[in-house]
Amino acid sequence: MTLKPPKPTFTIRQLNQIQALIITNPQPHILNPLLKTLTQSSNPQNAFLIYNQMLHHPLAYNHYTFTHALQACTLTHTHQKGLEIHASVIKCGHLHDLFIQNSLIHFYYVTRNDIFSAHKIFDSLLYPDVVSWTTIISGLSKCGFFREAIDMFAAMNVKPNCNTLVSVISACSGLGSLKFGKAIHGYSLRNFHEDNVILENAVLDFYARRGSPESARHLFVKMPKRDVVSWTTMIGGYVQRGFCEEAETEPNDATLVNVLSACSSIGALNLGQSVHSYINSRYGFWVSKLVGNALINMYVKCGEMGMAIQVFNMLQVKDIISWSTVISGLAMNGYGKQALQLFSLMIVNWVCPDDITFTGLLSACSHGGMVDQGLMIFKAMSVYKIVPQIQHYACMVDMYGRAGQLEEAEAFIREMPCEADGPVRGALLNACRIHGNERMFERNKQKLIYMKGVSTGTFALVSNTYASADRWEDANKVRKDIRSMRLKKKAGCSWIEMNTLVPEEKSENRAFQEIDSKRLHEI
DNA sequence: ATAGGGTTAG
Repeated sequence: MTLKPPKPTFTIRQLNQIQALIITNPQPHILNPLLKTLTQSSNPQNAFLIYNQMLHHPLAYNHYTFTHALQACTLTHTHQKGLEIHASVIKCGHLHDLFIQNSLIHFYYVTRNDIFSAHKIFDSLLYPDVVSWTTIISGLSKCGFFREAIDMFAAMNVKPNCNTLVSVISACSGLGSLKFGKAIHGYSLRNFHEDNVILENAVLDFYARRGSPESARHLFVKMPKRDVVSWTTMIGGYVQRGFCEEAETEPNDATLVNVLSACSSIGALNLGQSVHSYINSRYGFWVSKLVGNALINMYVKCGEMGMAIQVFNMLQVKDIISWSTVISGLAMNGYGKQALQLFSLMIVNWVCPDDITFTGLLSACSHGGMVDQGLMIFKAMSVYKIVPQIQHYACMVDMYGRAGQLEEAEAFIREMPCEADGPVRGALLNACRIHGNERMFERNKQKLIYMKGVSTGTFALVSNTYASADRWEDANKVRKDIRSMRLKKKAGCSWIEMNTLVPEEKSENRAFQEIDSKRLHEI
C-alpha cells in the first residue's frame, strides 16, 4: 500500500562484480558509494562481504568506509561486527573523525541500548556537533530516559536543527511534559519555516497523546502535507478513545470517512473491518453514500474486491464516485475485464463517466493487455467531452508498452498534443526494459534529464536496468544524476499510474483528502 | 559520510 520504492536487491553475480572491482580498481570514491548502496539494499549483510574485502586492500578504503560499515551494523543489529569495526577504526588511526564517532554513538545505543558506551564516546568529543547532540538525545529518548534527553537538549551549546527538535519533542511526549513540549513547538514555529512532515508528525503525536484531541485535530487539519505516519498518529488517538464508549464525542459521518481513508492509505484491513462492523451495529446495515463510498475505497485499497462489491451492491444511491471507485479497484486488482463490464453497466444506469473513470478504464486495459479495447475507450472520451489529460496518455503508453508494441508507444508520444512528462516517459522506458529494446531505451533515456516531473523512481529504473546488464559505470552515472537533481527538485510522485482515483500529481494523502472532500461536496 | 516521526495486541 505504501508508495516507497522498494529497496534494491543485489544478485550474487553483482556482488561478484563488485568484489572483482576491489581488486582491479581499488578506489574508495568508487567503492564507498557501492558499499553505501549495499548497506541500504534489502540485504544489508552483503555490505560486510564487501567491507571485509575492502579492508584487505590498503588502497581500497578510507575513513568514509567505516561510517557505511557502521550503518550496516546498526541496521542489522550486528553488535559483534560493530565492535570489530570500532577496533579497526582505532587501528587505522581514524578514531578522531567526528563522522565516525557519531556513527559509533548511534551504533552503541541502537544495537544494545548501550548508553554508557555511547556517552563515553560523546564525553570524549572536544567539539560535539549538532549530529552528536541529536544522536545522544534521540538515544536517551528511545531508551526511555526522557528527562535526561530534555536535560541534554537544554545543555546544548550548538544550534539545534529540525532533527534535534524531532528527538526532543518525542522525549516530551514520552515524559508528558506539556510545558516543555509547547515551548519546543513554539521554538520550531519561530525558527523553522519550511514544512517538514517528520517534525510536524512529532508535534502532532505530542498533542495527540498529551494535549487535547481538539488541539491534535486542529494541527492535523492545518498540516500542509500528511503521510502515513500522520494518519496513524491520528488513528491511534481515535482508537484509544474507542468508538462505542465515548459518550460525548460520537463519531459522525466525517469521522468515519476520515478513519476509513486512513485505513485505506495504510492498508489497515483489520481496523477497517472493525469500523465496518461498528457501522453495521449502529446503523443496522444502512450506510450513507458518503460512508459507503469510503468503505468501498477502503476494501479496494486493501485488495478485498469481494467486500468492496458487496458494499457497492448494498448502496441505495450509487454516484459517480461509487462506480469509479469499484471500476478502478477492479483494474488495480487485476480484474480488467470485469472493470469494462461494470463500465457498461454504469452507462446503462445513466451515470455519466468523468476523467477519473476513464483513467481507471485505461489502466484496466493496460494491465489486462487489452489494447483494442483501450484504444476504443480512449476514443470514446470525446463522446463525453473529456479532453485527455497527461495521466490518460501515460496509461496509453503503458498499454502499448506492456503489450510489446513499442513502436506504437513511441509514435503515440510523438503525436501527443502536450509534452511527455516523467510518468509518460517512464512507462516507455519500463516497456523497453521488459521487452529488451536497448536502442529505444538509450534514445529515450537522454530525454529524462532536466525534464520536469521525473520521479527518482524513473531514474532508479534506468540505473537498475544498467546494473542488471552489468553496466556499472552507466549505472553509477545515473545515480550521480539523481543525487545532483535532488538538490534542485522534490521527488515526483508516480501515484497516478497505480491509483486511478487521483487526478493530479500531489502528495498521496493530501490528494486523497482533497478528492474526497471536494468531490463529495459536489453531490 | 553520520542524526529525525507513528505501529496494530491476547
